[in-house]
Amino acid sequence: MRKASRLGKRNSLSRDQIIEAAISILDESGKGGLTFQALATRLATGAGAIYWHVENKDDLLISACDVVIQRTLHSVVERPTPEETIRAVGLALFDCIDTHPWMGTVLAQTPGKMPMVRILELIGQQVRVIGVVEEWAAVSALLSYILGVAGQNAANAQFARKHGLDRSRFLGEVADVWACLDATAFPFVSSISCKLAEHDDRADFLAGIDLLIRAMLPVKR
Amino acid sequence: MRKASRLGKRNSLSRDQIIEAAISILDESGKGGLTFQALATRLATGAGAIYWHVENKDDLLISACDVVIQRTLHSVVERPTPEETIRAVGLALFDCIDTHPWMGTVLAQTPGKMPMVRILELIGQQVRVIGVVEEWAAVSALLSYILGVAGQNAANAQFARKHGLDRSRFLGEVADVWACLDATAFPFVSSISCKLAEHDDRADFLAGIDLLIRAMLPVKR
DNA sequence: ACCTGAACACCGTTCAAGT
DNA sequence: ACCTGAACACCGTTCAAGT
Repeated sequence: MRKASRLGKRNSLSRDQIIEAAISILDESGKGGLTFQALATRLATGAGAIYWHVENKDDLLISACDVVIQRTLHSVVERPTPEETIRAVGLALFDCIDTHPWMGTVLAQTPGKMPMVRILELIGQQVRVIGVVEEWAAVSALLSYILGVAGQNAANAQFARKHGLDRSRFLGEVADVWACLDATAFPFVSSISCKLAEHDDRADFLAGIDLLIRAMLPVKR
Repeated sequence: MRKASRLGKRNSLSRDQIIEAAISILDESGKGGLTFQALATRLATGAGAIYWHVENKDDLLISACDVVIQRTLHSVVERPTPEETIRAVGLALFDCIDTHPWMGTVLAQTPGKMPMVRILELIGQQVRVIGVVEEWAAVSALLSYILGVAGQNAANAQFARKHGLDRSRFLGEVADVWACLDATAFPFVSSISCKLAEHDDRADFLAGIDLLIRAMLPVKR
């Protein structure tokens, strides 16, 4: 009943199709929702078929992550100064992981793999343009910071989803717990618990990036 | 055959015993090695018994993490200046996660829970002593950076273990892959691939901490 | 070359039954 | 109150058999 066109193989499974379907499922139902069974059902095929195009689940996750990272980084336009470009890259990544929380875990757990290499490359190029003396220290600090924030944010989102809360309700619950801590043992945390709900993760993130950029520039003035 | 002493319940299972056994298993065989079955065998009991003392696996992981974090932070002695104390806390955490790689994942994925609160508290207190203007920005940047680096390092260690490599062999393999990248598309990454094997994660980490601390201090001189 | 789908090994969690 | 261990649901991966 099937017609396989000569060069298109239009009806058969392709690696790209699989990855695209995986991204959809991950976006819809998180990392826990991506199952070979669910994927097979969506692709109208058997679970085993996927293994012909993909090595295993790790391979699939990394590839899905890489596709999204490529698109995200590609959308960042170069700014007048390298500092501003770094900010733009950071913000793009922040927003990207905010809308695809599953990427936080994947990115943080696949050291040296392509998605991370792309980020490293872009930041490294900009830092090199600035001409920082301790180049590697600056680049690795920026990368770690970005991945750290992204991971935290993703964890928040995933936890909130798991328990059926939205972001502000979730922060509210954390603030409540923190407010109940012993103020003698935890003076700092209990003092900021009330400010937790109203703070802006995105602004905080940018402030951190600026802190790091400022620190690596030669002392001005 | 068993004697249960009146107040000790010496022979019965306790939550602390379970957590301690879990830490041992995690240290020996990583996150993948911690199974309710393995845990039950080590404790000479049934898998179901553990659920009487522990809510679920997440609860167990967080508690295990918290115990180790508590010990680690407790071992840090206060230094003459808050800057030095922050460095000491950072280093202690770095070394801690280096020897207990499983903690990287747990810490990064349990936002607002006790282990993170303890770290936040300690850093927050020191930053408050310094009297930084943008207090929260500084604290959250430090925390994210520390968790980010720790997570990366843990991921390295876990990946290396999974594939039966030691650290330097693992870095060597990553360097090889990076060196094969197209130098036109990835000029930065391929240029640093040769330096990858010889760099010192711990020193890089400290450099990043110093960068952040320097940035939050008022401009000197 | 590529797909099917049953089978396997494994794992977190539950629960009726015990003490 | 606390433990036992079989049972359940689920999931990644494999593989003999198909086309």
